[in-house]
Amino acid sequence: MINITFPDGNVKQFESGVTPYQIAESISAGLARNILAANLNDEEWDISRPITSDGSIQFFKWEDPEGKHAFWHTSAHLLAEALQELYDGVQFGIGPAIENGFYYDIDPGENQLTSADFEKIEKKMAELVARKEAVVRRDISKADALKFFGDGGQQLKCELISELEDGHITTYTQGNFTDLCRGPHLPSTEPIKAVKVLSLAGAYWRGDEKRPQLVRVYGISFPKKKMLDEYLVMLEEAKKRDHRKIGKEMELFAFSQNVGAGLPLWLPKGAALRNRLQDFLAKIQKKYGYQQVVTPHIGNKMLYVTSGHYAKYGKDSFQPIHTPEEGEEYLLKPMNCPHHCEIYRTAPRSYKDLPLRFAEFGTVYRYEQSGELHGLTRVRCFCQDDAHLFCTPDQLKQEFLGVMDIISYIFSIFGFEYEAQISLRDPNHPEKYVGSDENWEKAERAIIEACEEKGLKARQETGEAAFYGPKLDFMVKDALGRRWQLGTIQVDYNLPERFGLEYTGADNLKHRPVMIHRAPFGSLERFIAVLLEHTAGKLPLWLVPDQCVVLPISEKYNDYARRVVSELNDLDVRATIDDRNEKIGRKIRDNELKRIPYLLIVGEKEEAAGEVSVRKQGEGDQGSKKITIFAADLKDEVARMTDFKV
RNA sequence: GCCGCAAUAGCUCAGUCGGUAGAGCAUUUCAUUCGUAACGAAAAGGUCGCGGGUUCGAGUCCCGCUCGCGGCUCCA
Repeated sequence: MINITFPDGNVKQFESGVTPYQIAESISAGLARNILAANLNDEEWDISRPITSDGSIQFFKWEDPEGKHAFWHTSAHLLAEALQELYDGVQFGIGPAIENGFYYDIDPGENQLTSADFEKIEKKMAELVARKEAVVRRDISKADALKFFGDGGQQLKCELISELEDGHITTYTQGNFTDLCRGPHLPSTEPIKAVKVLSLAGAYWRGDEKRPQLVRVYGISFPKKKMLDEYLVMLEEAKKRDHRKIGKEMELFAFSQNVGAGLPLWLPKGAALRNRLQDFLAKIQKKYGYQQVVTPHIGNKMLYVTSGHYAKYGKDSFQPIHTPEEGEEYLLKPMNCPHHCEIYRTAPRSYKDLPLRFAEFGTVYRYEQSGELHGLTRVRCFCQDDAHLFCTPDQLKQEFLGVMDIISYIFSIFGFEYEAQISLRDPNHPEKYVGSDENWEKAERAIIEACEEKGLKARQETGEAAFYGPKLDFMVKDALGRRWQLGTIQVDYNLPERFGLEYTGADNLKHRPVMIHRAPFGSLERFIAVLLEHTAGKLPLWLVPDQCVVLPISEKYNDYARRVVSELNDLDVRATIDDRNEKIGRKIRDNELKRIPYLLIVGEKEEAAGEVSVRKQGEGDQGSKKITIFAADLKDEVARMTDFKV
C-alpha cells in the first residue's frame, strides 16, 4: 500500500500501481470524468500512469492551465498522427501545447501543405478520435529510441534523442503514431471533441535561423464543439480590436508606400492624442524631479562607436549619412542615451548634483527587419518616452524604485494588466555583452532586490538582457494575446564608463555615476497601439480626440449648434459639430459608431433654454443641461480620471 | 531576413473557362428640415500595387519588385 496526500492535507491509502484516474474515481465519478492531468510530488503525471510510491497528488481539469496543456499536447500528437496518415515522408520536429492551442513543426518532404488542406486534416483527426485509441507511455533506452526513430526516417527526432540522457527517455503511442515525448498526456484522444487547424507558418528548426525551416501547423481543440465555436467568435471579435483597423477608422495614423514601410504618419487627431499622452507623462515626471531635454535626430558616427552600439548594430541599421565633407558620417539616432551622456558631460558634476534625471520624448530610427514590422507595435521610426538617470551607486536602488513607482502608477491609470520580466545576461555567451562581470552582477542584483522590495512578481529570463546591462521589462498583451514590451528599466554601469562620465565625491575624488535607462510607455507608438486594442478604440474621456459632438436636429439649428461648439471650445472642451443634412437618428448612429463619448442634441427646446440634450455613448439619453453645466461636469469627470496623486 | 498567404473605387468586398470591371457603405447634387442607432432619388468615382513575360487578347496565367497579413528569427 502507498500513502497519497491530497492538496487539503488529507492522506489516503491505495494499492501500489494505482493511477491518478483511479484515485479520482475513488473520490467521485464527476472528478474522474473531468481530470485531464495530474501532478505527483511536483512532477507532471499522466492520469493513466501507475503510482508506486508515496506522494502528494494534485488533479488538473480543463479549467486549470495544466489540464489544458495536457489536452492540447495530446491534440498536437493527434495532429501529427493525422499528418502521418495523410502524407508520406513527413518528418516530425516538435509539437507542444501553447497558450492557446498547440502546433506541430514538420518537414513535409515532397508534400505541399496549404490552408486548403485544413479541412481534410481536421476530418482525419476526428476520424482518429473516433477510433478511441489509448495513449500509451513507454520508457525506452536511448539506443532503442535512436533505432526506432532512425528506422522510421525521423532524423529530427534522432537529433533530439542524441542530446537526451539515457534512462530518462519516454515515448507516447496512439494507434500507429509514436512520438518522443516527456508527457503528460490524456489517457486517450477520445475527449478531443472539436478541432480546428488554424494556420501554417514557417519556423526554423530549433529556433535557429541558420537551420532549415520547417512548416509549423497551428491548431486548437476543445472538449466540446460549443467551446470551439465560442473561441472562433472570440477570435473574430479580437480582430475587430486590431489597432491598425481602429487607427484607420479613428483617423489617428496612416502608412504610405511612398514614405516607406514602418514609418507611421500621424494624422491631426493622432498627433493631438500623442501630445496629450506626452503632457500627462511630463507632468508626472516633473513631480519626480525629471528635467526635459531636447537632442538632435542625428549624431556623429563616433558617438555610437564610443557607446558600442555601432559595433553591435551598425551594419543592420539605417546606414550612415555622408556629408559633403570627406570621411564625415552621421547616424540617424537609434537611441537617445549617447546624446544624454554628452549632456551629462557638459559640466563638471558633484555628488551634490546627483541624481540627474534627463527626460526626452526622443524620436529614434531603427532598421527593423522587414518581416518584423507590425502596425504601430513594431516600426522603424518611433518616439521613446525616454529618460536617463545618473546617480551615485548608493542612490541606485532608490532611483530604481522611484521609476517602478512611476510605471506602476501609469499602468494603473490605464488599467493595464502587466507581467514583469527581469532580463539577465546569458552566462554561457559572455561575448554578447560589454562590461565587467562585477558590474553585471551589481546591476542584476539591484534589479532583483528592487523587485523583492516592491513585492513585484517578475519572471527571470536569462539571455534577454541588453548588451550593456540587465533590465526589468513590463509586458502587456494585445487583443490577440500577443505580448508586447512596453515599460522598461535598465541599469547600466557600462555607458558611463565608455563615455568617461564622472562626478566629484565628498572625498574630493572622481567617481563613476550609475545610469538608469527607462521608458514607461516604451514608445508612444506601441503604447497607443496597445491602448487602442485594450479599449477597442473607446479611449478614456481625457484622451479621446473628440469628447463630444453637437447634433442639430435640423439645419435650422446649425447656428445655435455652432455657438455651442465655440462656447465649449472656449471652456477647453473638445467639441465638434455634425451639421450634415441628415435626420437625427442617422447622426446619432454615425457618431455612436465613431466612439464619441457624448452626443449633444440641440433643437428648438435647447436653443430656447440655452441648453444641450446629453446622450452618453452606449448609455442613451441623459436629459438636458445648460452648456456651462455640461462643460463643468465633463471637466470634473476628466479630473477624476487623471487625479494625478503622485 | 526566412516560410506561407494576399493586393480590384475613399472603406468592406464580388469578379466563373483569359474576352477591356461590379455591389454596399462613404462622397457630390437634388429633395427633405426631421427629437435619440441607417428617409428617398440621381451622379460621380478604378492605369485592377508597380515592372516585365506568355497570348490575337491578361484583373485573371508566369517571373521580378513593392506594400501588407500570419508566423519564425531579431528587437539597442
